[in-house]
Amino acid sequence: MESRIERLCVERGLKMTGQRRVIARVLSDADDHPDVEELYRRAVALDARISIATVYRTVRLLEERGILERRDFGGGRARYEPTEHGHHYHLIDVDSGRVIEFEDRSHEQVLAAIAQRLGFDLVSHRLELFGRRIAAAKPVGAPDAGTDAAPRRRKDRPA
Amino acid sequence: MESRIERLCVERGLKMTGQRRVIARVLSDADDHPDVEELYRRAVALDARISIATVYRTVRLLEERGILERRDFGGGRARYEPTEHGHHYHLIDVDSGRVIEFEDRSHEQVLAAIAQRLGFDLVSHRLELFGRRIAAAKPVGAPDAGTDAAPRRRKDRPA
DNA sequence: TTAGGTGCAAAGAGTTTGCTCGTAT
DNA sequence: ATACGAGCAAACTCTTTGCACCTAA
Repeated sequence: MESRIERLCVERGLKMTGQRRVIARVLSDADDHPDVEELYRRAVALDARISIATVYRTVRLLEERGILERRDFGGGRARYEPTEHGHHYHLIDVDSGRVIEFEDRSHEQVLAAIAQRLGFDLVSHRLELFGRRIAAAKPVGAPDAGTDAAPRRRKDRPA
Repeated sequence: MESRIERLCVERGLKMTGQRRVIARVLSDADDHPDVEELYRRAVALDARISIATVYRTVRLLEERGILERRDFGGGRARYEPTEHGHHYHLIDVDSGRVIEFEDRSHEQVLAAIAQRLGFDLVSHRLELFGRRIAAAKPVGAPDAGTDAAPRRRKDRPA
């Protein structure tokens, strides 16, 4: 059946190849923030006839078409998520790399005001929290959000 | 004369080579957020016997020693600034790459509270504004902050 | 039919590293 | 004297691209 992302692609008149359909499905099913390698791994599991170059080309295309958003949480690899399932921010678990999303409407205006004061129109902004899970307390409203793990490699240094 | 950064190096027992002295001077004199290539360019101008590998090794060392802080403003290149001339945030001019610093004490507690609510202790955070200069108004309190220009290259895409 | 997508391998950009030689302490 | 730093080039990681071939519309 047609995935959500595939539908968006069709709406925007993109040619739907087998590879794109698979990548669209993977993206639609993801509830985390996979990087290209991870997307590639999941896509290949569904259909081996996909190269990583195609994944790179596809995420770039979808980003240009406003279907995907690229994130940079440090560590050198770009990560992707579907556009706009609500404006939200990210809290990155520094121990596991897991990403928790949260909302905070109040920030927007405050930041725009700050920019204004400095003589700028706010075009966009980046707000990320890095935190460590509190041992005792069970988090509320943040059900374990998928397998976002970013297996720290040698080169990795905190952003 | 001994630069501020050099003094910090000596205090921490680092062996002071000619190259390190030059790099320390460049860093002490910088009031912007240079990337490694820019540091290299400035260092070579003072003393040609410096290789870019040494600049990389030195900034990494100084970062580990807490003397420098690495910044990632998107665009793939890490940028550096001396640690703690006060807690501050950055506003990046999307047209020129120029970086304006600003303070905002009020954020800290708000963000810590948000993390707490999600079950996390706030370890660190990242807040960056991307803006476009307002044509009419002259900015207040942000005297043209150095030559921070990041000459956008082909590969660059907004963070 | 044909504009555009794909795979592969090579190229790039930024950064790190092995090795040999040099030097601060 | 010697432990540590420097220069150079090669290696690495992530991402893009040239080219010959393939396929959706």
